[in-house]
Amino acid sequence: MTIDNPPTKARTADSSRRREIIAAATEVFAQKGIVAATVRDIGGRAGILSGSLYYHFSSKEEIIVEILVPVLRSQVDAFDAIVAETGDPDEILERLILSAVLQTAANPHAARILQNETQRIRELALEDVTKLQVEVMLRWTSAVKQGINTGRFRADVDPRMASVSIADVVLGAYRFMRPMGRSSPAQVAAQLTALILNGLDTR
Amino acid sequence: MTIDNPPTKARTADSSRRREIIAAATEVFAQKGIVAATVRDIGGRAGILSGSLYYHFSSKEEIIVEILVPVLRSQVDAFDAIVAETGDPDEILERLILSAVLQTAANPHAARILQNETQRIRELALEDVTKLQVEVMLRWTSAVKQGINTGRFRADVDPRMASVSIADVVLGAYRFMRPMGRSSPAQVAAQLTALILNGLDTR
Amino acid sequence: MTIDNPPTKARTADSSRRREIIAAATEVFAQKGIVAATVRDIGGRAGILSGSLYYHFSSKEEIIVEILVPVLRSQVDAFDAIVAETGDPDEILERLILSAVLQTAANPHAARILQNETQRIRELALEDVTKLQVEVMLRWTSAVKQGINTGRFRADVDPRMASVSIADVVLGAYRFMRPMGRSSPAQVAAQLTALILNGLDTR
Amino acid sequence: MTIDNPPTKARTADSSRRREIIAAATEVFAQKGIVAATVRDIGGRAGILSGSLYYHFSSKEEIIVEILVPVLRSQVDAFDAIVAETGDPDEILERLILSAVLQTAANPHAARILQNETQRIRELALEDVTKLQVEVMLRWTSAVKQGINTGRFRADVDPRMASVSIADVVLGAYRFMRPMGRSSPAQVAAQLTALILNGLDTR
DNA sequence: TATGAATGAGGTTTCATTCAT
DNA sequence: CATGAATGAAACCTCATTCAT
Repeated sequence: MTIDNPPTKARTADSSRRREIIAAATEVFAQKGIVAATVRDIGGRAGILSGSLYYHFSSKEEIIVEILVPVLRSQVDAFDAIVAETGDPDEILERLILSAVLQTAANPHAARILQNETQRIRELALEDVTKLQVEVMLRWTSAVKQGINTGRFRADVDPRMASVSIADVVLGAYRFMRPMGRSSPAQVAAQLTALILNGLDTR
Repeated sequence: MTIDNPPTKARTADSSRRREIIAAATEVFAQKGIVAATVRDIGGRAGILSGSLYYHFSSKEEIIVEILVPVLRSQVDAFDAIVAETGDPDEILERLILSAVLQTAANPHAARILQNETQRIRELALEDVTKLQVEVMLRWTSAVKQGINTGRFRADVDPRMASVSIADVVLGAYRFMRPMGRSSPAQVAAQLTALILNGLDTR
Repeated sequence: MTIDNPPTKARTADSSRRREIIAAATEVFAQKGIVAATVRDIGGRAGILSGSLYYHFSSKEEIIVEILVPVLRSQVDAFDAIVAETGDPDEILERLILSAVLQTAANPHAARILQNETQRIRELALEDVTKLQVEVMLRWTSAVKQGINTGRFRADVDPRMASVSIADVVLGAYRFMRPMGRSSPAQVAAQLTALILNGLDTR
Repeated sequence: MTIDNPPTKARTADSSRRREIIAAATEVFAQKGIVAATVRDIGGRAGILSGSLYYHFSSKEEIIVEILVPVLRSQVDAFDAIVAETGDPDEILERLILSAVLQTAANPHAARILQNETQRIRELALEDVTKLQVEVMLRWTSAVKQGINTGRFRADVDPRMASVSIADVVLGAYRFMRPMGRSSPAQVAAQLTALILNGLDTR
């Protein structure tokens, strides 16, 4: 039961402390999941008491949104740029995959959150995030459909199934890269591309 | 107040009430995630008060284990049977995929739990479950490796990456089947198999 | 951040435990005010841990509403009955005052809450309560206006001012009755009535 | 980092900044109540950050005291002056009421605080304030008693009840004056006086 | 003088679990 | 077997207060 005060002043939306906290929270959410991760955990990793987080953010949810929205937004932008300047469906898909894998490499914790917490994100009604996830998915689907339409991709596969599967696999790529895995992002992207375009079988 | 109490918790390991609760809990865990799902939610869906669950189970964790272990165990068994009676790597993979998809179809909620909650399962140290997940993974990996060794699958892909990706994609298949999706399990399995073995490109 | 569960089951809206808690909370709210009174205070007085309150009520607010609504509702009903069966304005006012004072005597803590916490009630947007407070006030006002219209009450006083003042004074009557004060409810009511109708001056 | 710091808190007891803060706090306390009003609210209204308040005041309580003590002190003084120079009980009461109403008009927010927060003031053990409230009450009571003793006021009314009721009604007068209400302070005072001395009934 | 950041205590609420009936 | 009630730990969040700059 609270008497409504004006929302915690939205601090200079981008102070360095804010960024440090975001970084700490990203790790914690990736490791524990966004439900199980507590604000104490986050504070602990950020070297701050949990209550102090609320000087910088107005809620745990806001932290989550702040983590995921930029990642997704930049992915959408990168995808759009690629599609705009590329013609060949194979090449588009190859470049989308590379772009996504590079982002995953740049922020593996965020990738892990996105892979594991989609359900919770929907439940929590983090609409900004959900909307951007849809945008990303739309771009995968449209790339697949374009390939099918031009005859470059097989017509006998459900485009939704193909694109969802591709998105899944790419989002899980963080598991194969250094330091956790053994390959560089470019190598991982190349392998995934080969797998997706050509399959496991030798010709 | 009698002196001679019958031994408490005479619950047979497999009463029908127990099975009803398992079924209810499976749905709830799939929808809310195992952290966010409360024992009240489970009791509610099972038509029982939450406290009464503890007559049948000793903890929320036990319910989770009881849901997942049989599913994973039967998958391992099915995989082993397939590998034992099949020679050709393509055929092995095809049959593994079909088997997994059929199980997913039989218990889509469990599939959803396995897809979304792996992280939590590890945190909760549900070792029986984790061990079986590893067993499943081992079988995917060994199928892939065998294909590579026999020259049937491409040697230039990291077997771990390929098998993890395959497992991911197959586990997500519940999303494409009726009632949520449009295809039958066999159709979904066929499509996934084609995708995995031959890729998106037309030849 | 909470994932939405169905609201705490509205327990048998009137269990005896519920009534005990209501009684405890009424005292606590009266003594400390509804903001300063904590659910721990309430639990303490009810001989229960604060968390256990939430088995019976879904929030602190619900407790407040449950305390005040019946009191106000019964006052409104009593007022309506009096107005329905009485003609003379003096007698109406006399009987309204008596009725209100008797209720105040029956539940002095609730009266104290109503006297001191009107502001908070409005802030907390306890609309059921606010609405009933308005209803009560309307009845005081209409009694005063009726007296003025019939020429029995002085026409030179602002009816709003008069009725608000009367309501204030009557609501504060709990302070003059036993055990805190020295008089019986009927005596207090009689004195207040005399004061209100005839004033302090001797004739 | 100099060695010779000037003595901390050189704040003059009555800087203009201090007065501005007092004014802001008065409004906030009146609107939200002294428990629900936060130092952030006060800082916000004063155009300052909450932490900065502590340069001017040592605590939230000190602000409250600073608001109420002058108001009460000046009321006591005004009452004493009136009593000293007036003989007739009717006239004394009339002038006390007028004086109180004028003060209420001059600082309606403070009046509102005094009306609504007496309880909290007692809990917070703001003794300076409580003591002055008693002083004010004593003067109402003594005026009433004097009227009774001289036969000017009715002997059949409990003087405590009468004086408490009068004080209540007068303290609530801020609600009837402009801008919230429609009348001037003098008009309100006259009406209240008439009501208190002569009652509602026509003669 | 004021700011920005932090503290730490304490508030409401949730929830797995227990247990007498 | 099930209920109803309670426990107690822990969750998110608020806020008066402090203090280096």
